Amino acid sequence: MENETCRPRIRIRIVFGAEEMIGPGKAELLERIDRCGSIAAAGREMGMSYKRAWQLIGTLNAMFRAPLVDSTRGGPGGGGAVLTEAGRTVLSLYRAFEDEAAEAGAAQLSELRMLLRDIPHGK
Amino acid sequence: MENETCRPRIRIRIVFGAEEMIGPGKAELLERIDRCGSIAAAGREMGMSYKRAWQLIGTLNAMFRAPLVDSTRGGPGGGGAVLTEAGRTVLSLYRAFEDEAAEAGAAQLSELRMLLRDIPHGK
DNA sequence: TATTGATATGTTTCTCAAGCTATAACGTAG
DNA sequence: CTACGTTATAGCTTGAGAAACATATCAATA
Repeated sequence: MENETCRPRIRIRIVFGAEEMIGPGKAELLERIDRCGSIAAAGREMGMSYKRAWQLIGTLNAMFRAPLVDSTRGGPGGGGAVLTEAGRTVLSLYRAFEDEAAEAGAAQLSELRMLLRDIPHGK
Repeated sequence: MENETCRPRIRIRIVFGAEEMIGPGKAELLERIDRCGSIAAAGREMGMSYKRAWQLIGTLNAMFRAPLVDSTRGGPGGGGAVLTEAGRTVLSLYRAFEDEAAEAGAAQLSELRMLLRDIPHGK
């Protein structure tokens, strides 16, 4: 029930247009779909309603030239969803962006932490 | 009435704790308070209710060791608010973080834009 | 080929929190 | 001492998201 937002973390959202954007939520969802093989299971893991997960994937698939998630109904196990190559590429690019940004701004982040009233415990 | 979220923009939110965070909204608010000399006027400029602006400033003042905004009521003009030195420092650090991050991730951002269905017009 | 089992897709309803509007308190100037 | 523009607070409303439910889909398999 608790989010793991304890240590200072950077949340980056890339906004392309009015509706087109990608942020931490969609990235994590893609990651979990890749691991679970199912939109429903990935959403459950994140404490997210299935509808919401499904909608997020819908917008992602609509905003990129090629869909990021390929879902199949029926079949062995009743159905499932997998990350396409485009999906893997987008996720990897987003994670790379996050890492580069965090590294580039480490100095400022450190200075900001100094100014906090209660310095986050640990690291 | 329209947001200027047309060209691909990066929105960075730095999360320190459960409630402690700073992002584009609070940064812009601080900036405008510095220019306007009033929480109310700054909020109006952003199309934000006074209560919301006041709450945001309240959380900011509470999360840092020293308040970022100093407000007085009554007085000439009815009152006002100014940015403290700490406020100016925090704002500057946040902006610097933004710039560093955007520069560091320019390559990934460019690749992501290529994959979009309808490439954002301009630039 | 009819059944089954697991999921995807879509709809409706409800709740709760974010945000807006309205009100009080304040203090200087005229 | 009244008026004004602001800070500070209280009450209320709207809307986004969750929960629940209903239906569609399709491979295996018996």
